[in-house]
Amino acid sequence: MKSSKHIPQLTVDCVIFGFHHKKLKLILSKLKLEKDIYALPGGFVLQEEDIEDAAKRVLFERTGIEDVYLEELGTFGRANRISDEDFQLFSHLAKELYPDVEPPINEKNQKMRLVSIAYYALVDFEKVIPKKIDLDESCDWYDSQDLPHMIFDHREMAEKGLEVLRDNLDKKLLFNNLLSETFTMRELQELYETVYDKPFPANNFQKKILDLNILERLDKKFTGAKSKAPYLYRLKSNLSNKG
Amino acid sequence: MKSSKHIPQLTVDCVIFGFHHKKLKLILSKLKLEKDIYALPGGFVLQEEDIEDAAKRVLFERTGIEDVYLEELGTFGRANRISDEDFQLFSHLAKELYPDVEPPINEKNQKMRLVSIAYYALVDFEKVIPKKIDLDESCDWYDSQDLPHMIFDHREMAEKGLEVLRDNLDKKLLFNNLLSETFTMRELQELYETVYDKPFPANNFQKKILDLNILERLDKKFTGAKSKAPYLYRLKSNLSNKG
DNA sequence: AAGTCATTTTCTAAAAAATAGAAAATCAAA
DNA sequence: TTTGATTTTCTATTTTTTAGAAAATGACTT
Repeated sequence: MKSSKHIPQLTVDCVIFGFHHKKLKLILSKLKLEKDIYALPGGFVLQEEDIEDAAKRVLFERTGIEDVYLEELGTFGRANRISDEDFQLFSHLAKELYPDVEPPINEKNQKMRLVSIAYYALVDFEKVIPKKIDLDESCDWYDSQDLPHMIFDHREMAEKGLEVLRDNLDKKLLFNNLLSETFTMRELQELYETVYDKPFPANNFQKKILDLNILERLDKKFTGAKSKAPYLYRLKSNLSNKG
Repeated sequence: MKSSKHIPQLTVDCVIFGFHHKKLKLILSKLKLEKDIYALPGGFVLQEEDIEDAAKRVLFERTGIEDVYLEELGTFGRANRISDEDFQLFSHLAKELYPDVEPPINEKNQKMRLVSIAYYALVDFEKVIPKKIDLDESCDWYDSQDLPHMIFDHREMAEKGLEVLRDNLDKKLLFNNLLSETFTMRELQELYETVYDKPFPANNFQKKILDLNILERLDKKFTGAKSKAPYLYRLKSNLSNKG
């Protein structure tokens, strides 16, 4: 008998953002299929598990880290969000690899509707090496501005993630989640320039951030560059803002 | 055999806002129970129905109007969001009134987990007379600042609705959805003062709104008051912003 | 050891936006 | 015509944002 410990028609998917080399990246799996098709990390929600905990579980499986900034993006549940073609490809793969998991098929052997709750997560790129699972040929970081062909409505989710990140990065002061523990003003400025896709003049950007009074200034960072060494900063310890 | 045309563990609930007498109100049903317990309008999602369409269906059943501003609030799916007590009360009522609908009970006759997608809607108070359904003893408008005891996590939904409305009313310019077709500057100002719970000086408020250039000025509204009659305004016709 | 150069950081000036204050306009009743 | 409450416009002030200028600095060159 097949196990049915998960909610049959409900899944979670995660848009996991990292910042590296002035690019906003997100984690995608390349699926074990003939065609090149990519997917966001996701999975079913267990019957006794909070939905956010399901997202945290997926996040931990794929990144190895916990205590991550995580926020819901919304529901992706269009009745026809899964095309017949995508369904065939994916369910074939799933049946092979997870014969014990209840497949999303109804009594008449038709494809069953799936509703997915999408989340976005912000992680320190340096701390994460994406891990593949059985379904994946590979799992890696991809430039959010140059996404490959994605299964189901995963591209819409990624775009919604970008939209919400732009809404919240400054308003909710989330930048520390995308940077390493300590960072220079320039690194922070480059994160803003990437997310908002516009230049921020260094003098006024610095003033704006310092006036917030949420950073502590640490030692200088000497790199050997023949120019003035910048200070390192860290978010004041009482202000961390995990999901 | 019981019908199972809906997704077994998925529902929608609607926070329907209206503005009347300087109060922000929302529609609640008083359930046919011994105790006074109230609920947001909601229902199951049909298997072939988009989730937002399910919310629109509920909205139409309860208000008789269509083409309403509607936006998702988020998922309410905590594993224990439905207390045993609330479940007993509600399922007893549902079984009596809807014997043909598949109840949220699993093979072992235990309560089944339900995940609800919450929406908020903005309607013209004057156009809506809340309609009760079989489960309801009554259905009416209630002051959002003075809510009665609500079932499940419906109070959290209502509060989330208020929070998101405050985020969006000005940013997305949603006010026309809560006012009648034409309105005075004072009425608009009072809506803002209610939602943001602070005074807006009339001179600067008027300037701010008129500078947006989204209203057309109509005739004056003569009420018989012995003071200067205010102009009526209407959102420019190309700018309506339903759902 | 002084000069150079790129960059960081601070300081000052200008422009724009938000807020406050004052006055004019107006409607119906006295 | 006057009065009083309210609406509407106009002007002044304050605050915030943006732009410009200059000072500080670290490694290298001369």
